[in-house]
Amino acid sequence: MKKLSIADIANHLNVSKSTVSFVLNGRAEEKRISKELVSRVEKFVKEVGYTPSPIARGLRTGKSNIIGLMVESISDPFFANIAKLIESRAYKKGYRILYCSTDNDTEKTRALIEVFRERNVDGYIISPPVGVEDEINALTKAGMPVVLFDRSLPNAGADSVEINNESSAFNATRLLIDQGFTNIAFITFSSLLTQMSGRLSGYKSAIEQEGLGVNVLEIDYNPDEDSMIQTVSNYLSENKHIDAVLFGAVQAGICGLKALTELNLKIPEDVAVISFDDHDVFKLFAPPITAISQPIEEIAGRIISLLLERLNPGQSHAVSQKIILNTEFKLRRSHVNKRFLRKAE
Amino acid sequence: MKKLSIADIANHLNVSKSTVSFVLNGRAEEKRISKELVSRVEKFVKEVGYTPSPIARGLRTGKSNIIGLMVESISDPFFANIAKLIESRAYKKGYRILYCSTDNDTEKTRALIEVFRERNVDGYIISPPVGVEDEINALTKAGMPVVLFDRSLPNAGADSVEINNESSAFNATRLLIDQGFTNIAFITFSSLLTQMSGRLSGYKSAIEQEGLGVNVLEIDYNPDEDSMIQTVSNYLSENKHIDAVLFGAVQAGICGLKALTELNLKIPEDVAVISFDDHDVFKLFAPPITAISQPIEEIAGRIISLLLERLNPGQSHAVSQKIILNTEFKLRRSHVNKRFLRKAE
DNA sequence: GTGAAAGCGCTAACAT
DNA sequence: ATGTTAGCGCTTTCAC
Repeated sequence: MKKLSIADIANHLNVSKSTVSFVLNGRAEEKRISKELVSRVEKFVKEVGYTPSPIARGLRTGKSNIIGLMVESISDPFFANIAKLIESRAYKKGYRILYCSTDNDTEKTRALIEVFRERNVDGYIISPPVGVEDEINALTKAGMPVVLFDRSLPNAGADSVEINNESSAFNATRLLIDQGFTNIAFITFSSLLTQMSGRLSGYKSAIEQEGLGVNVLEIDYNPDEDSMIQTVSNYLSENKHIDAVLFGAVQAGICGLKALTELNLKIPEDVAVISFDDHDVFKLFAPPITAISQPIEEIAGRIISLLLERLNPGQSHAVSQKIILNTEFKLRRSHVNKRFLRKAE
Repeated sequence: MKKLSIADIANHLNVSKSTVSFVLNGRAEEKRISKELVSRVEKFVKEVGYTPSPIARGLRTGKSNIIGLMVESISDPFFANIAKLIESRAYKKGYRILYCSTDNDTEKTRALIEVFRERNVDGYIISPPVGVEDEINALTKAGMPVVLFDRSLPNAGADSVEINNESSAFNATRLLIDQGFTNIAFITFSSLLTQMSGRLSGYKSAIEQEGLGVNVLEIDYNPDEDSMIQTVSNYLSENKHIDAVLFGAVQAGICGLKALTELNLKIPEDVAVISFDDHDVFKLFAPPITAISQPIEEIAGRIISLLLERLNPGQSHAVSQKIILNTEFKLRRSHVNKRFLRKAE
């Protein structure tokens, strides 16, 4: 059973390919094709279940109905959830997703953008690594819709969706300060990305405003989790004065909890804890961990809205939009000073 | 800066398109094109950074270098991890991933297979919902490489990679029986899929072999997690004789832990727990939860190997291969009977 | 109102 | 050994 082509349809109906094409693309009226012919074509097409080849169409039009989604790592629960939401919204609009993980590797990302470009993807959703602003700018300059998220590239002129990293970290640090902690550490992955530097500087300004000491541990990301746990564990052992920790990312927080468990340190009695991002682990840990929760649904919603806006050549703004969303504290038990513990129950 | 086409290359070099094409496709020798010409072409191609359009090539050859990956839900950590591993292996072989979540929806999956077919994906990796065996068989009959995983379709003639669900559940149940528990429940998502029925029957045979009572709760999957937690919570409240639970899936296990926490039931003193799949939550819970861990890396590795085998038309076996992998117990504290608790420390 | 034909960029059978 | 050419299936300009 060979797949039908538009020529088969045209032959069968004794009309030309172009007529069929016009009908299929909703240009029948514009071309003043008779109602009668239109319905005859539509009926037959439905009857034999013909659908135009997106590949041939893509070759001709340069459009693909595919959106390229590049995340740091699809196995990260944050990105996996975003991906799921984006996919289902995009699917409803007739777009498919071609996706890949960048591993925050600049070269890999460049190659990936090229791959997507060759495939004529219609739009890009990217959580970019550092150093790809030139490629991004080339894309937007060529009129391609691009939405950045989770972090931004200072010199890239693309739409972006981020959270208020700096004030979130500032407020979280304040929360710990207000609980009376004075030796507060910030533990995170080393990274030049804007979301990380924002979190770091939010932490720092809260600390410095209070005249306290800055304690920062930057972990190099390592696929071998045990080695990262060891790093945190060592740091904590060597800095016994630390009485509270703000973790800058969910993976850092999880490593931290594993390190604290290993060291037999009690939360919050020995060390108070707040972590960026929310996760089942934080909800179920004993005690439950106070978290800075990102509005995942809204992030995904904004991303896809921005992209669709650019995809539909209506009133597309030349200027790029930067959207900053607010986080939400999930206040639980892990940040409460033991002096207040009784009261808090 | 217009993108170059093969014609531009040919003109520049004063040769024909086919010559360039042959060189590019490694058929120079076969076509006895002079070494000199070959290197002249290669040099120029590299110089101007020309890469053939995969779309045009796809239209002509019917190949796309794209693998379609359909998982139940990309936001599920199990599938997200598998996806990550598959993607990186596929990427190295020059394949891109087009992916989507089926939500276990039969109709959606059928439509998705059609979408993939239209796009000429070269191979399919699917964790199938029930009821798509006809579509799968049509694919394999047409010579398309298809690898099923996580569950299989009894009447589908495709390669598959699964774990030994039945014996894993059997052994886990035995483990609880050997600890002296006598009212063991099996809590899982309702599903007609083979992996779930396998787990259920493994549980049942262990229970019945011992003459104990069968206690099964099948939760209807619901995106609203709270309602699922409530279901588990109600069940546990109404069946206070239950002293141990085997959870049939990671999400069920997490819901279960939340319900147990809510009910203030101690693990393992009030209720012992074992869950399918491993997860950070299980490692970090107090006490750590005994889990039946799937060999994620090996699963992904086998999937991609099977697919590549079929993709490279070497000695492709007509007969389909069913691979069954073993799980591994992560023995922790949650399944230990309190009578043995002292000893176990 | 409808159709013929060019062409998107590539591959491969067929000539030479 | 290398070139010519006919498509792959579709869209779209232009002619009737």
